[in-house]
Amino acid sequence: MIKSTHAIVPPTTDPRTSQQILAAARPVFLRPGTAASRMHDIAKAAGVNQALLHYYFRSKAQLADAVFAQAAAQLFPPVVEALASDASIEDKVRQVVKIELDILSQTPHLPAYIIGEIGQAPERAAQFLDAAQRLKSNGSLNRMRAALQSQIDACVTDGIMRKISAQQFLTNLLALCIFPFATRPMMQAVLNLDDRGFDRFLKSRKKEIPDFFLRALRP
Amino acid sequence: MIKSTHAIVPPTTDPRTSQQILAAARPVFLRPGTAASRMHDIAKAAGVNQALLHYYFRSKAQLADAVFAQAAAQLFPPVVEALASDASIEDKVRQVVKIELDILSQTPHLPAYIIGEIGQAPERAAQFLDAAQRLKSNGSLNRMRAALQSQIDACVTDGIMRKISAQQFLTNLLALCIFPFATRPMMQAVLNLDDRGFDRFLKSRKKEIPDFFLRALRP
DNA sequence: GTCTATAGGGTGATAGAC
DNA sequence: GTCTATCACCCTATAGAC
Repeated sequence: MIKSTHAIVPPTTDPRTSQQILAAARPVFLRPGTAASRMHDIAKAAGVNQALLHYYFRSKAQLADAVFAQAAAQLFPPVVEALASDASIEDKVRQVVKIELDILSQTPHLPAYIIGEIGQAPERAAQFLDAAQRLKSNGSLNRMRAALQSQIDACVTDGIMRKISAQQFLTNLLALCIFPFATRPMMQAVLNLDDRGFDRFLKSRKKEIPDFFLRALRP
Repeated sequence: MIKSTHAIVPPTTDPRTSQQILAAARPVFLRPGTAASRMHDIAKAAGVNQALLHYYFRSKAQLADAVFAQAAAQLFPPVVEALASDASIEDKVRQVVKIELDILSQTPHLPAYIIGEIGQAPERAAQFLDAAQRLKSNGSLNRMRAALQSQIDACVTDGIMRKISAQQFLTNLLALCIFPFATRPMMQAVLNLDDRGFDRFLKSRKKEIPDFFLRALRP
């Protein structure tokens, strides 16, 4: 029996073909979003027939789910892992920024895609949890957050940090990393930067975000 | 001759009907996005016939453009105006946060919609500029940014602020305000908050964001 | 200006040969 | 397992009566 990333449907499947389809579907779905994407284009990109898509993934919706799950799994688990380590707050911040900006540089359309899809179908947010929880078998997201809060509180007691909830901490950190990618065309227009200029701008944030964020944490 | 918010197409039109259609189209387009929305649903919501939609707006694409332009005009111009005033940096930050969070509380789906639409059609980013530029007849976005940079530089010289570019300043400020709304279902899952809990969380950011942001600006 | 009715085109999905 | 051919539906858009 073949175990694959998506729901097991057909009697016999070639896992390589399954991956080939999934890999081809990703960039097609990611640019215009699921609703505006066509099965025809995915089949063409995968170099197979449209009927084969339905043989491996029963419907467009299920194929879209598989793509989304894969995208979601890419964005967060590394961050959760970094935050769950026993490094100092400062090191964690620097690590998360580096990890997130590296991922996003390679797949810049990911945030807009995820936000767009979730906006249409909020149920999908649950898939994020699945992805985040799965990585570290026993390290739940809630436990990570609780540990982070304890670490923050200890720093507050030591007088080296202002009081802040782990929730605000996480939201602010992710916002600073992800927002410019999610809103690139918009911010590029607002800031009046061309493509190269915005690339430089994004690169400069590797230093800017930790500087900014860590300053905000001072007491 | 009747001047309306959208391109003038038909020989004779009733501006009230036009507005009625536009108002009905807004919530329909905003939830599932343009591609997944159906003209049928808009006609039903507007209480008119589907053919009338094409009489007033030639195509679905043009109706979608009108909705998007209206949404874009709502999000940014007030912020630009606040930033272009002669208030202190601190006051500007507090004003922008208040304005933005008030707008977003009333129309929480706006960011995800705009990000999703722009992700599909980056050309639309230009409509943002139109919306932002139009508000203050002669106050261009570039001029506002230049003035803000001067104001920041003066504070740096006075030793009351760290050095930061106006571009990083604007990006960070907007990110902190908009990101939690854009990613609500996702962040709600990550932070393990129910609807009421997340509403409280968002409300708490009215104080949290200025505190956080202004601390980060200290030298 | 607003309606009913329908054309025209495309999309997801299936049947069945190989 | 993978293909070709095709169905059945839905959606946008238009024609034409009133």
